[in-house]
Amino acid sequence: MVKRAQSLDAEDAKHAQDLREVKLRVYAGDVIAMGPGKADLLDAINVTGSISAAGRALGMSYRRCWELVSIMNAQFVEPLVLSAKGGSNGGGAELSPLGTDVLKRYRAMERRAKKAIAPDVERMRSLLKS
Amino acid sequence: MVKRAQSLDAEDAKHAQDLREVKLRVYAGDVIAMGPGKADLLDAINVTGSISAAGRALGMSYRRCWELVSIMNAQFVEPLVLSAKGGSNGGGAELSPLGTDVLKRYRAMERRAKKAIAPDVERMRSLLKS
DNA sequence: TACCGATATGTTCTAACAAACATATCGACG
DNA sequence: CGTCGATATGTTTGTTAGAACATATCGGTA
Repeated sequence: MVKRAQSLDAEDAKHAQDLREVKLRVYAGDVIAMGPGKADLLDAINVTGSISAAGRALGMSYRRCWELVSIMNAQFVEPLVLSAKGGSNGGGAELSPLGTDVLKRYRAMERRAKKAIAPDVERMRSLLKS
Repeated sequence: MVKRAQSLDAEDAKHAQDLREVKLRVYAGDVIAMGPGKADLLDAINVTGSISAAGRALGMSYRRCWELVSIMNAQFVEPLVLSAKGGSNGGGAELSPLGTDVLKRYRAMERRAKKAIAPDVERMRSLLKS
């Protein structure tokens, strides 16, 4: 395990666990560059210091987590996740500077978008049954 | 066919066909109340005056379109799509007042969200390869 | 009243996706 | 130098979303 980090800030942690009424996906062409799933994974890796532990925390298979990390690392100009194998506790993973930057920026985007359409969301939900 | 309508306004039509770099989904609990797919379907029904014609226009099976319409009509306090079977040309479908309202509101939400995070999107895309 | 085109719905097939299982590999540490 | 825990992949299985096919139904109109 490389390092142990806390969640980026309290608001992010709160945001990640409350039920999202709006989801935002940023596309690069026709593939998702960043979405709620990948952001949560980055968050979990940042907190746990391990891809496999992040997978357990999110109830996602290690395989799936690793694939997502691999995709993200390949998409961006630099890897978002730095991983190490071997060592006293087998290895570990942590966010690169770019990784923390992208995660923080995505969370900020979520907040801004949510804020911008809050009245509309309220109104639309009032038009729904039950 | 009940009625023939133009797209709600020019900006909506333009918006629907350009490649979206951001997608927005509004959730009611854990089901999608409104997202890009349903909005485009409402738009196509509004333009074509028919569920099946909308399906052809979107390259989607009639079955799928009908299911989506059925789900939306059940979710909202009133149906978004009014449909008629039989008649001189077999039937047709059109948006209810609530349907046009929901569609317009969703498009407005898309615009507002997009605007609110435009600088972030720009920045994030600059961090992507190719 | 028979026809036509669209709604309305059931059934079956297929491809995409994720889960599950299985290993090989690595390297600090005891 | 063998053990351990996590990374890194391959393979198989299962689930599910959607396509594809099939039909029944409706009601103006010719």
